[in-house]
Amino acid sequence: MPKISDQKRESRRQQILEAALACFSKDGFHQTGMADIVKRSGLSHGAVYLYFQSKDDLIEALADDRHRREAVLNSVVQGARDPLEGLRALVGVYAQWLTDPAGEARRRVGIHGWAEALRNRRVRASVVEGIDMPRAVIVALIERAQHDGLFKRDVSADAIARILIAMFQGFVLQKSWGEDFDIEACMVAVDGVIEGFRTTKPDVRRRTRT
Amino acid sequence: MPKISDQKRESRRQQILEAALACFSKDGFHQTGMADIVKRSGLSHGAVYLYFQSKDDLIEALADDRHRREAVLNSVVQGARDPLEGLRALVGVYAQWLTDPAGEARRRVGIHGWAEALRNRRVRASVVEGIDMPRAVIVALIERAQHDGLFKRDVSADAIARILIAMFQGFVLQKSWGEDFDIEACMVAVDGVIEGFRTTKPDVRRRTRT
Amino acid sequence: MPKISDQKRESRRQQILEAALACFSKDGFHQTGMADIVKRSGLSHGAVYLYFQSKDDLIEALADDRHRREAVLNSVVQGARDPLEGLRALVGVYAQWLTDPAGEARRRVGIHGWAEALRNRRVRASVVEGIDMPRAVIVALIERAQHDGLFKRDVSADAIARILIAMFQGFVLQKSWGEDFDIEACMVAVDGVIEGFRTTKPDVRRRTRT
Amino acid sequence: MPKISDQKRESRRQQILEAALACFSKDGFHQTGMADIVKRSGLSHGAVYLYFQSKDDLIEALADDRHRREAVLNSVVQGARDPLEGLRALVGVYAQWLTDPAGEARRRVGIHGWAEALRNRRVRASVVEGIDMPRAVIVALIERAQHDGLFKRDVSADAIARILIAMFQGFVLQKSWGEDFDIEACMVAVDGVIEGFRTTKPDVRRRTRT
DNA sequence: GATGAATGAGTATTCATTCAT
DNA sequence: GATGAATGAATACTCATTCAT
Repeated sequence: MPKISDQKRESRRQQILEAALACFSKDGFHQTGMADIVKRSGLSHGAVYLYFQSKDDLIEALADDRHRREAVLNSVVQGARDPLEGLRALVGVYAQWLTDPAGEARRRVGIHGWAEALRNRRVRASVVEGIDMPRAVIVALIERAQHDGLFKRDVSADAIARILIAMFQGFVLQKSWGEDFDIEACMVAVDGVIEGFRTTKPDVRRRTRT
Repeated sequence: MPKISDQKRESRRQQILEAALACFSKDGFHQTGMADIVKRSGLSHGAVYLYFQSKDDLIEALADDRHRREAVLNSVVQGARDPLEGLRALVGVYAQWLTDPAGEARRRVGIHGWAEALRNRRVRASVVEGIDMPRAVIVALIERAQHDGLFKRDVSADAIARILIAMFQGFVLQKSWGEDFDIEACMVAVDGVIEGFRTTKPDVRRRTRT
Repeated sequence: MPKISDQKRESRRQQILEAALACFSKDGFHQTGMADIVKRSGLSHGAVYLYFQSKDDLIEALADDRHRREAVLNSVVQGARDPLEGLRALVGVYAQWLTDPAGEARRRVGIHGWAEALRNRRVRASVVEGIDMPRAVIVALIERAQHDGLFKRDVSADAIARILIAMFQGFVLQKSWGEDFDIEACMVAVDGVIEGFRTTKPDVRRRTRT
Repeated sequence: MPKISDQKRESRRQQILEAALACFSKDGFHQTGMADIVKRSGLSHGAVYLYFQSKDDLIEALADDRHRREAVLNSVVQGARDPLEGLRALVGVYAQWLTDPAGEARRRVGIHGWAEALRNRRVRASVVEGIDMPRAVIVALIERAQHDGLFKRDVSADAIARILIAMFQGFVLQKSWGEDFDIEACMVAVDGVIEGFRTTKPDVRRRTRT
């Protein structure tokens, strides 16, 4: 029976998504024609529409894809022993995601998605969720850190979370445009920021715990 | 033929730019038709093309407009007595720009511009300059602060500048999508970040304060 | 390979024709997709093409089907004792066909077929034959009636036949569109029409016979 | 000012409608491409869409056009002295319309419209109105004739009206398909039909009643 | 200067048909 | 025999831009 196997089907789907990703990354959603995607995918017009209902569906599928991948990144905190370690792990993972050359197309499409989110409800929902997820994780970490006396209590955990996220968003932008964006240096600065939110007397606290 | 006065001419230009801003803010560059802009401007197709060569020209003009307005914001540092005061003034000005309800359209168009900058050289140049300008200002301030012993020296001034800019970029995004983005709290956190980069030696600080 | 039995084969064919009839009745030939027919038939695309070479083939098969069914209607005259009785039987049979709720789809498809006959030779041939057949029957009846002095001789038998057929065609149209088409009353009027073509003076007829 | 004159505008509109009529007459609504109409009209795609919102709009405009023309036909009854004269005038006018070689395209499109009326509400409304109008006219004439003792009273005026209309609908069909449709003869038969509905001799009637 | 009618290449999407399995 | 995934030409419609008036 010519009913294609689920594996084959999924593979075709990915083939199309990859083609779309490449095209969208290059030209943006609205300057990319379906013909571009079709050509790049190596399939036919009809085949693409067999897997995705419309161009918008394709855009939304990529948004969801991104969302799903980011969810994985956030899970890195699970293995952390203490809040600070978790925070650093999270920052590290995102830093790596930011640096990965293979992720460039995804980052660029992400930016187009940020713009698209202003118009497209579905995309916005996906993007906002993609922020709320790490935000919740960070807030939990910081609140625990504040409770443990590791972090200053005069700044809201939510604001810190938003700031950290904002920084990475800005990094994505600057890196995607710029030729000379020094991530290493910026990550040092990010560590500095986190450090800045810590309580200043380490010795006192350590003692407290012991 | 009655050659139009320069004043009238400039007024017409603004009229079109405002119409374009409103349309682009609502639908993005590529989902906005020239017909929308023409209708909103109250002029005719021909008239619009009398002032702008093409739709792209219009997009680029808005990018330049944005760039010009931001240049003004940066100049606030000029009046500052010391680096820290300058930095705070700058942050304050950008915070205000971020909060101004009248600027919402401009912020939204700005985001579309960030995406467009990935494709369009001219737009990218304008956007990058719009970052390099405040970056240079911030770097100058911080280097002076570091030299004066007010700021830690273990983080590069450029990285700090980029971080501050990135934060504001992220804020623009989060605010433009979000319904419950608490700017006040975030600005407190930003102050915290700046504070974190200052030198911690009590004696030094005490002296400065006194 | 298990060659399907002729019975099964014919049953499948009918299954497809019924699905096509339902779809065409609802949406017309050109607004109905093969996918609609496939779905409604419960078979697969391939299976449908195993029984019919193309969509046009399907349309033509339905036209022929209609033609065959109408041929049966016309045979009702065979059992008639005299021309007038035959004519009334024919009118009665067509009236019943017109009224039958189960035949609505067929009547609607018939109308689409009338339009299609303007373009499609095969369909036109089938439709025209579907007219010529009852026409020949009616002409025969009327000529006999005229010869027997039962019908006026000043109107050509062929014209009367065409008129009667035309009336039923119009009825199909009006009934298929209309909400308040009173067939009973119209059939009374049809009887009146036939009555109007009969010779009125009994003595005249007697003379003819003698 | 390049705002086109109403006359020019109407002329363009007609130009397109004529092209559409010719194309639809040849191939039917759904087998005619906009490209065909565009080419035949001698205008551009954009121009056609400047005058008609969509292909459906074009179809509906033609339906309305037909409706309007038929309304004119019906008005011949106005000048009639007595009901019978009116009826004959009406039949004559429709017979002429049926015969006119220049009207062939319109008749063919009319048939396509009858099929389309099964699906398209707007078209159906136009078609039904196109029937109800002459029907009302005929009913009025016949009721007056019946009241004046010129027509038999045993058949409903509405049924007679429907029969007459049905006959012409059938004629349009038969003529549009057929090569040897003798209209002259049929019109004689139509006269016969009308004659059949007349009271034969005033005295006879009285007797019948008694 | 100003208008808006006209252009026509470009767009996303559909669908009758085929054929590898 | 039967399946349904795949094809790709065809479709209706749009829109940035021009230019006769």
